[in-house]
Amino acid sequence: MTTTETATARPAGRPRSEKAEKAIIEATLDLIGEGMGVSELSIEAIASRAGVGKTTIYRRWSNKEDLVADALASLKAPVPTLAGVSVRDDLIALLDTMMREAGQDRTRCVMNIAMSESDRYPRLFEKFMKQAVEPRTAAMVAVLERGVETGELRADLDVRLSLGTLAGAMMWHIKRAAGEDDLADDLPGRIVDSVLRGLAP
Amino acid sequence: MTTTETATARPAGRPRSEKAEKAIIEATLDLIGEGMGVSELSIEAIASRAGVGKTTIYRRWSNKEDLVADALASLKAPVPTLAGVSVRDDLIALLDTMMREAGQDRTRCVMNIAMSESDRYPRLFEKFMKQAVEPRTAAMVAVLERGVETGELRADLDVRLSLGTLAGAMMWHIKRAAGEDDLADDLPGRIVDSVLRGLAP
DNA sequence: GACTTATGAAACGCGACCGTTGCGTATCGG
DNA sequence: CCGATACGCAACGGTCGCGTTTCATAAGTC
Repeated sequence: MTTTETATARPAGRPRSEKAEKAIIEATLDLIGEGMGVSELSIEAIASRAGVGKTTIYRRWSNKEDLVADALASLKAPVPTLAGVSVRDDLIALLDTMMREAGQDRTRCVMNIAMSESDRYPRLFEKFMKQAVEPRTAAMVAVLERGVETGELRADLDVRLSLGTLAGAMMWHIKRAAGEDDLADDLPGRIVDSVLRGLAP
Repeated sequence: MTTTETATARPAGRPRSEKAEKAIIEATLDLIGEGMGVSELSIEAIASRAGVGKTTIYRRWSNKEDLVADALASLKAPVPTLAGVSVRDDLIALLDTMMREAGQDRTRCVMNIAMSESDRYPRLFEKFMKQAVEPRTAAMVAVLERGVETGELRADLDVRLSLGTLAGAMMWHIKRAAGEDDLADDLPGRIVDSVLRGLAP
């Protein structure tokens, strides 16, 4: 009330540096991308990497989990893909995206963290699922359901089960090839064709 | 040469306690089973949990990775299963074993570690693969190959690909259900049937 | 300019583990 | 019994990161 208020009631004094904030989150993702687990991430390392004082970090996040959660949230989910005509092609495109994203250090390490530290940091897991997994599964579910309608897939299809089969198969091969990058470009296509046709007759 | 030598040349002095060794490894697996990552495992915690002096640990293992590697190796791979008559039933049995083992804290946490820290501790990853994964994949490969021979599976089957599909699908659902134990008993059967028949026609 | 808040840097005391050492005791062979 | 080795325990100095504080300075409002 003391002064002219803007719509958002500027709190007076020097405003927080947006640049520092970006640098902090960037540094966090950087370190994660180098293979650090959450427990090995130190605020001091992040501050040093970001060229920032620890004060600046503590002023914004009261604990490490909050910071990492925000860092994960800042990972833009680059929209899975735009779907096309055939169910087969769409599925291949989705798996192909998974494969290429798993090739990036940051994404891969974040996946590792989310997968293996879900017990200790449930909020991170939750955020990761909402942020990264759900959009993609939703896209795949949509493709599968459309396939059922158009008759490209069997009418009695169990969508959740099929989704797990496709995504799980892709993930398995990604994990198997860990380190070596011997993931063939045509792997998504082979997976989709194999799953669509089935192993029998 | 100075004394009567047994076949293994006993080194004289008090022999190392086999019991302490077991206790140390057991404590290590215990802590891992509680969700500790490798980097969070402290020798002091292990010693304390095992009721053992740090000296006793350092006398046997020069670093943490060696200890954990030995601990992993001590996880008995309880022989996947004895196979039966039909390919379908054998596959279900294998997936069912995966599912039930994933329900155990120790196994699950060890899996997490092996999966996510494969970069930082390649020797652990290697040991885990040799110890736990390969026997099971070998069993599944055998089943699949037999199915090709008997005609229960298509002649042009890509065995590695199919294995990844089955195992990956199971793993996916195990991961999805993390925390909640809503894994239906009939899930392995539904996965196998779905994969065998395929999603089409 | 006066006031307020943020910033980077440095230092604080604190606790957790590190890997090592010394101690008194226990357990083996000879 | 003796010498040798292992044992559990406690303590060592050292490092790392914690979360906080102090400081001089920068960047905004009035």
